[in-house]
Formats: sequence, structure tokens, C-alpha cells
Amino acid sequence: MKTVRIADFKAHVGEEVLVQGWLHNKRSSGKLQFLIVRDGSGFAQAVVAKAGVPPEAWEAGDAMGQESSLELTGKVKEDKRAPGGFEVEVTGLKAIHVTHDFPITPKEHGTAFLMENRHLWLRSQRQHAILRIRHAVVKATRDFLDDQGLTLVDTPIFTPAACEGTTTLFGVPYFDEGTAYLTQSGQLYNEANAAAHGKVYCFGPTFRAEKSKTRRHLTEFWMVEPELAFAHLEDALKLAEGLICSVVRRVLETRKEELKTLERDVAQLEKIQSPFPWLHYDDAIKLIQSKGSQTQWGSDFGGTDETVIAQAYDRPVVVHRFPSAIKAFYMEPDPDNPVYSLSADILAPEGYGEIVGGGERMSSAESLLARIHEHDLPEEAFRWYIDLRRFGSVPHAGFGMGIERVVTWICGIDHLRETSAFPRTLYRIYP
RNA sequence: UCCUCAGUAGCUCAGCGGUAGAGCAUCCGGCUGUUAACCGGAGGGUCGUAGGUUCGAAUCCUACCUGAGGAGCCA
Repeated sequence: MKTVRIADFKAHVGEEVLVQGWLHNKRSSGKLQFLIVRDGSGFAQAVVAKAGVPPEAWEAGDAMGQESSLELTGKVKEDKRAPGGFEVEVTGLKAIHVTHDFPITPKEHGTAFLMENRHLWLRSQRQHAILRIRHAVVKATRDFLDDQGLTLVDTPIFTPAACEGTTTLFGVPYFDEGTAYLTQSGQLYNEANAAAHGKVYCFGPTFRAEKSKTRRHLTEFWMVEPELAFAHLEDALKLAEGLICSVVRRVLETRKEELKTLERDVAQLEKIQSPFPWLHYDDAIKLIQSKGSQTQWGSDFGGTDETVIAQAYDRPVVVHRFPSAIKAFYMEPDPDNPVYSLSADILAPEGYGEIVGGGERMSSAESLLARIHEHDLPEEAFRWYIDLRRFGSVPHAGFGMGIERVVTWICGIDHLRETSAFPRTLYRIYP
């Protein structure tokens, strides 16, 4: 008999099928067993009637504890009483591996315990839904950028020095070359790739050794970074806007069930449409100060500030032209007033904070060299980067989008760590 | 690095100076439509660690360890 995945039940109503999976939960009476079975594609209820199966099948159901692996045969039926709308009327049931004492019971658990058992927690309905949404986000991101004519050119994970010379990096011994560092951004290499391919993106893991201990930070996270040649700040941010709208639309279309499992208010996501509002840094400062923030002009926003700004809108907001002094050395100054840089962040609604950061890159070799000296960076390490301005320099811009932050926002959950199968945080590297 | 809170059964917690408790999980029994099923019974403990106060400490004090939340930091 052919194995049918639970997600495909709709096309097999009335047929006898084989299901291979695990026992998620069980309820039973003297003559009936209700097995909630999951097979990776979904969850379904299997009903075993003592009178309707061979005795060994009934005993198998009786003996199985939570998360036992099993194979069953039965007829697919539509039934409103069953979770998911379909159930299987079991004709045969066999345990592959009987297990008891699965640590994660259907009752409440604390985060520490769940994180300690992350390898098992992944099987729960909620975690399953979140990671399925993450997959949709990644797929939609790639599809959108590919359709816009960008070429995927991945950048290295081992790097010789700080990309921006500011944040803390993880160092690893690298043969006789001394210390290599895990990348914190593919951007500088992206600029080289953009000069070769015109429009590129990289998509991979990035690493930050900051001792951040908040619900918005991981030490290892995934970031997609598009970079466009012959482009200005507005061009890059328009691409980001299209990307975000496209990703949200895709999740709404293809992950309805998962959003329902997470009890996500989809009305909030349906509002995500172009155009996004643009807010100048100066106006953003005025806005948060009027709401009682102590943040002064010339500083970056705190977590609370971002929430206050985002709450003023029902869709993501673009905050642009941060002072050059608080941005990375390679940001192009605004020609109208060089105190400001051609940079922008996109803040997600509902207090989820920054999901995109980007800007226009400095295109003059002389200005860039001056900046490198101002920031006290080793000129030799950036020789290749300056070369990009010596051989056919063009205006170019790009941005980075943090995948986990986007997934957290779309799922409407309160902590970044659930969006990664095995999140790396300040005090946890097991499992 | 700083601030706050918490460590008691496998899990979630109550107990806050005088016999170690509950719900869930596990095991046994009952129930033909359950929805975190329900009902009855059983087993399960170095009260985070070390010291101190006391006739007596899970409970009060000190230090340390571990974790959570937040701040700082952070495309």
C-alpha cells in the first residue's frame, strides 16, 4: 500500500492508506482509541475501534506511549469532530518503536526545560508551525529576488578582519594565518560581486559575539543581503519594501494552517502593503521625545524607541538619514547635508523592531580612505575594498534583512529563539 | 558588565520555623466519539551547592552555582 502524507489527506478521502509517523497524543476508552498521529507533514486523528481491528493492533495502540513511532493503515474520512477535519478509521496498526516517558508532556513547561530539550521540542505543533513558516519566508525571499533579476553569489563565512570594525567577532584559529573571524555581514564582498553581476544577493548565517541578552538577539542568525549597482538609497529600500510585501503575502497564502496554530491575528498581516511610510531621523527623534523618550538627537534608538515609532503606523516604517556619526564607515553622506547619511532602517509593526538595515555605499575612493583613517581601521585589510572604487566605481546600495526577526514578527511570537531549530544564545550552545 | 526574579517529584508549582504536598506524566484498573478526555488506585524526594543562626531550617542569614526577564551593546 502507498504511503500518504497527512497533508495530502484531502485528495484521498474514502481510500485506504498507509500512514507512517509518531504518536503525538492519545485518548482512549475501553473499546475506542483516539490516536493523534503526526508524520512531519501534519497532525491527524486516527480512530481504533476494538471491534474493527485484529487484537494485536488494539494491543499495539494500548502499549504505545507519547512519541512512539508507528505504521497504520486505514480509511481516510472527513469528520468535523477531528482536529484538522480529517481522520483515519484504522484497519491495522503496528508499533515501530514503543516509547514511554517522553519528557515534553501535553502540559505546560518552562523555557529553560524546553530549550534543554530543543531536539524533542521541535516535534510540537507550535514549533512545527513556526519552522514551516520560516521555510516559506526563505523560499519567498529567494523567489522574489530571483524574479527581480538578482544573482545569488554567496560570501565567505571565514573573514580576515571585521567587516565594519565595530562589533565583536568570534575568532577561530586559522592555520598559520593567525586568527580568522566568523562573518558578521557579507556586505563588503557583496559590493565586489555587484560590480561583477550588477544585482546580487547573499543569503547565509552571520555571527555576532555581542553579549546581548534580549528576545531580539541570537549569536548566530541568518541574513539575506541584496546589493545593487547603479542604485541609490531609495532604489534599495523600494526593493526591500517589495520583498517584505511579497514574503508576507506568500505566508498568508501558503501557511494559513500554521498561522492558525499560532493564533496569529492575520488582519495585521493583511495590512502589509506598499507604499511604506518614510520618516526622517529628525522626525523620528521628535516623535519618540514627544512620547517621553530620553533619547537625544545623535543617538541610535533603544528597543523601546523602536516600538514607539512602529506603533504609530499599521505597516512597516522606513526611518532614513541617520547621522553619519552613528552609522558604519562606508555609508554615503547625504549630498544635501553631509551630517546625515544615506541610510535607512525598516521597523516592523506591533513592536517587533528593526528587520532591515541598509543604505547607499560610499563610491569615492578618497572619501572612503579618509573614513577608514577616521575610524582607525587597518588600511591594508581594506585594500581590495578600496579597489572597487578605483576601477569603475558606481553609485550602489543595498540592505540586510534578518530572517529570524522577520519570522518572529510574521508568527507574532514573543521570542526570536523559537524561529531557529537550534538557536545560539549568550548562555546556550546545547543541544 | 549591571539590575530584577527564580531554583522543592520526570514536568508545572504550592508550602515560608514544627510529620514533604497537588495537578500532569509513568504504572495498574474502568469507560464505544475523545478534543490538554474523564473516573479510581499505586510508585516516585540529598527541597540548587556550601556554610551559619536555632531545641528544630525547604522556610531565616551569607557566599557561590545555574537559569529566566530586562538594560547596556547591537546590519
